[in-house]
Amino acid sequence: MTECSSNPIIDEWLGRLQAAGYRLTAPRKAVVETIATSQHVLSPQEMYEQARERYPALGLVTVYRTVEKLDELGLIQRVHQPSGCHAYIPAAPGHQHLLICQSCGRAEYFSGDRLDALMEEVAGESGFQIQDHWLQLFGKCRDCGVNFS
Amino acid sequence: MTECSSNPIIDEWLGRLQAAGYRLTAPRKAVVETIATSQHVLSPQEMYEQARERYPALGLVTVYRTVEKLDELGLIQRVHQPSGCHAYIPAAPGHQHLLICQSCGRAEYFSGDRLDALMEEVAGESGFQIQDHWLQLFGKCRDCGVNFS
DNA sequence: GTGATTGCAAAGCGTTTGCACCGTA
DNA sequence: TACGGTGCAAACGCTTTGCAATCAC
Repeated sequence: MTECSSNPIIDEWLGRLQAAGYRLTAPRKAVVETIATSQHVLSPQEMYEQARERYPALGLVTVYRTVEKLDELGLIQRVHQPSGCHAYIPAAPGHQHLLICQSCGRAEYFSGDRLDALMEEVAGESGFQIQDHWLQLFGKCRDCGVNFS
Repeated sequence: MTECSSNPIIDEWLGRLQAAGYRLTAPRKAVVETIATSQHVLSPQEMYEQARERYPALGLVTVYRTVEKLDELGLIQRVHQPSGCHAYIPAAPGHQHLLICQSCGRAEYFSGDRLDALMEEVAGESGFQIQDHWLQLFGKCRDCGVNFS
């Protein structure tokens, strides 16, 4: 954990935490380093296991408390899947939608601006004022989707 | 609870339970009658409170066990919302998408077949094999969305 | 030095399980 | 009558909270 991370995303997140008045501690850095660059959805338990490789004395409670702060700062977002809703990924800039591999948890964003017309149509038909929307696709990624499944 | 329900949806659900080898009991009927015709998402706790008006001796455990069976038979589906994922509604026939009021929990389905082109496009760009998708819109329904909010 | 942060242990909450009694088929 | 279903109480897993010791600033 003394290694110079020199990853711009991690540095950005640490800076955001500091700017919000939070202190930069070794356990907190271990958690941030684990999530900030993850391509896969991570549950608190998974963050805990992975971050402990960087900081073995880490407590699970610290993971929860760090997740809370990162969520509050909009740096991560919870991912809802058929299998459960306990995982997080780095938040997308702007309004994007999710593509998630149900085998390995790989998550990718894609632009969903093609939905505006549909949403207006549904709003008109239903009388709802639409405030938010979720579009998520589930499947198998290139690595998991190959033959003999 | 002795009252003749004579609601075709309720009768259909009770028949499906019976056909699957489950017995029709008064507590189970109270839960089915509560969910089968609900226009609003219901958590197990809410089902419990509402179903107790029909069968006051009902136990919360029976709600969970009935939900499990209805889910297994595809009669209900879990609803995922920003505020949590503990609620259920009657399942949609075919592939439909959801529109949910964040004030009162009213849920409506709409057809999402307009998504096929988008999904193919995203599959091609990402290399994912898409197996399932969720599209959900959140907002305020006609009754909740009115003025002075 | 001071106050935020930590890890532990305990509490909290929604859900599931064990069990003896009950009621459907 | 037989056996699935019931409610209670206890167990469970995940998450949060209370607390004294620690550490960033």
